[in-house]
Parts: sequence; structure tokens; C-alpha cells
Amino acid sequence: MNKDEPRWLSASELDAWKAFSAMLIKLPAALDAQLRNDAGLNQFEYLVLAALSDAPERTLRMSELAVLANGSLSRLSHVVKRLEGHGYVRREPCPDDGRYTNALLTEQGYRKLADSAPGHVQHVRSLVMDPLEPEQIDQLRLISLRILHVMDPDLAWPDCH
Amino acid sequence: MNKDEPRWLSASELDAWKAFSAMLIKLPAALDAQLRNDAGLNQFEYLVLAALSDAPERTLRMSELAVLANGSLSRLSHVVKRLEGHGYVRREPCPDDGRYTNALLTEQGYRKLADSAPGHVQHVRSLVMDPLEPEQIDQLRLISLRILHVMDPDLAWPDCH
DNA sequence: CTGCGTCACTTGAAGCGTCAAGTGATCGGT
DNA sequence: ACCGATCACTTGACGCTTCAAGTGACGCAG
Repeated sequence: MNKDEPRWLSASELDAWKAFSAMLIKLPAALDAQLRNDAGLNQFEYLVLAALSDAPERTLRMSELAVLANGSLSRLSHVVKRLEGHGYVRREPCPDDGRYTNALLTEQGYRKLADSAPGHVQHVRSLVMDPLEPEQIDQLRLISLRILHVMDPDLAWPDCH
Repeated sequence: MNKDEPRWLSASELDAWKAFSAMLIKLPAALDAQLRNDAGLNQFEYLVLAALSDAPERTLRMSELAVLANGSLSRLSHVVKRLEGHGYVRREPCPDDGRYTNALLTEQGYRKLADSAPGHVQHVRSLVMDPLEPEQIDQLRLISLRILHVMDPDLAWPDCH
């Protein structure tokens, strides 16, 4: 805006960015609101429960869980403490290596997830999948992978051709 | 997961959703981090300054500003108080109707924005525009508009064919 | 012109996330 | 066998957002 003319956005890029950035703000807010109202969980808490339910023994190390839920270890620690308070999760030190902590989904936590999942999936479907053509859904996957790849080259396999 | 088989996601939808939802979390975090480090602003504060700088007289009503910055009035009120503390913005009651409050960008706020904008735009470009093909950028616009349209039918003009 | 409702905010408290510092377990070199 | 470094968390304080309640200005019915 002042220095030697930085590469600005073209008009069409700007249009795309306006729509995209608004969506980037509003879609997570809408998904969070649905989960909060219907299940009393936020997106991150839901992801934690979902990741645990898919894991063998419904158990994962905190550090693995943090990666799967796309959050920091610190955030996870606070959240697991909360979820433990609700009886959805238990923590126990790993017997093999005392540095690790295993988080495991309780039966109550599993039921909570099973109750919340259909509504959440339905909401994802109605906000994202239903309005898009099948090719757009696939494009969205490729676009997301490319953007992820730039931020974290190791994470996203370069399946995005 | 338990009740009469809700419409689940297909394998390809699930792949798309995994990539998309990870991107939905990580891209805003990356953009926020850049703004915070380089300018000491978050995305919302930046949007507030940017919206004001584009407005006639560099002035907007709080309620208009809230819509442009995609946030609640309450959030805006707190943020404008902060920005006022830094001298980037001033507030004054609207002379015509005492219920309205006008927020206006100070010269200092304008300079702050002018200093921050190139780096921010460059980051948007490198994370979003550069990794995508031109057709993908346009697809991203259409996809975003469709998703926005479902959440808020009035807002997004149905330009998404 | 007076009260009641509405509008456009503002405020305070509570919740959630981040950051930096702390804790305890284990590894690796000597 | 010891001691410092590293690892895997945990914790507390602080900052930002949200939510609900409050404030003051204006519109309107009687």
C-alpha cells in the first residue's frame, strides 16, 4: 500500500478472496454453533471424542490425539481435563513409558459421541456437500490439499497432482 | 452411528471433508499468526481497519462495520475500544441520531494499516493464490459462494450459477 | 407530552485458547 | 551409576470472544 508496489491481488483474485475469507469465518462458526446447541460440545471436543472412538482400544496418546484433532498439546490437555470432568474420557499414564499419557474414551463418552454424530454429519452434509456438485467436492479436496501442503509440506501427501 | 442410519458421508466425501476441515482450521491460524507477529493485530482488527479505510470519510457506523468485518456488535465494541486505546480509531456519536456511533480511522490507524497490508496480502497470496491454478481460484470463489448462500441466503448473490 | 417499546450499542463476567514456565520420567554420555 | 538434556505433558496467567444484562436515545400510541 506504500512500499515499492507489492504484488497486489487482481480483481478476480480479490473476488475469490472475499468470498473465501467470509466462508472461512462463517462456516466454522456455524458448525460450532450446531454442535454447541445440540451436543454442548465444540468442534475440538467433538474431534477429540471422534478420534478416540476410531482408535484401537478407543485409546490414544495425548500427543497423537493432539495431531489428529489439529490442536496444540496444551489445548488438548485443558480440553481433556474438561472432558474428564464430564466423564467422557479417562487419562492414565502409559505403563511402558511414564512420560506418555493415554487418553481413553469411556462408555459414556462413546454414547455422547454416538448421540452427537448424526446431527453433526447431517449439518456438514447440508452446509458443504449438498450445495456442491460432485466435481466441486473433489476440487475442494484438491484445493485444500494444496493449501495444506504449502503450510505444512510433510503433512499433505502431494496427491494434489 | 446408532439411530436409523443417518445419511453418512461416502468415502470420497469423507476424504474431501478431512482435507477441507483441516484447512479450515489451519489457514486462519496461519494468517492470524502472520498478522500478529508482523503487525500485532489479529485478523478481525485488521478487517476493521481495512473496512474503515475503504469507507467514505474513513468512517462507518458500528453496526455496518460489524457486518463488513463478519463479527458481532459486541465483539466489535470491545475491539474498537482496544483500537481506540492504540490511537488507530476514534468513536463519536452520530449527530443525526444519538443511537448510532460512528467509528473513524485516524491518520495513525491508516498508517498502521498501510504498513501491515503488503505483508498480509503477500501471505494470502503465497498460501492461497500461488498454490492454486487460476481455474481453481475461480472454483474456490464459486464453492465459497454456494456454502455462504446456504448459511445466509440473502448475503451471497446467487452468482454461483 | 408521557410512558413503553425498540434500537444501537456497551459492559462485565465467564469460558476457551495461547504462551511461557514448570514437572516428572527417561535417555545418553561419561 | 550419575547428571544433564530431552521428552511428554501440565499448569497458571493473560487475552480475546461470547453471552446476557444494562444503558441511553429515539419512535410512537394515547
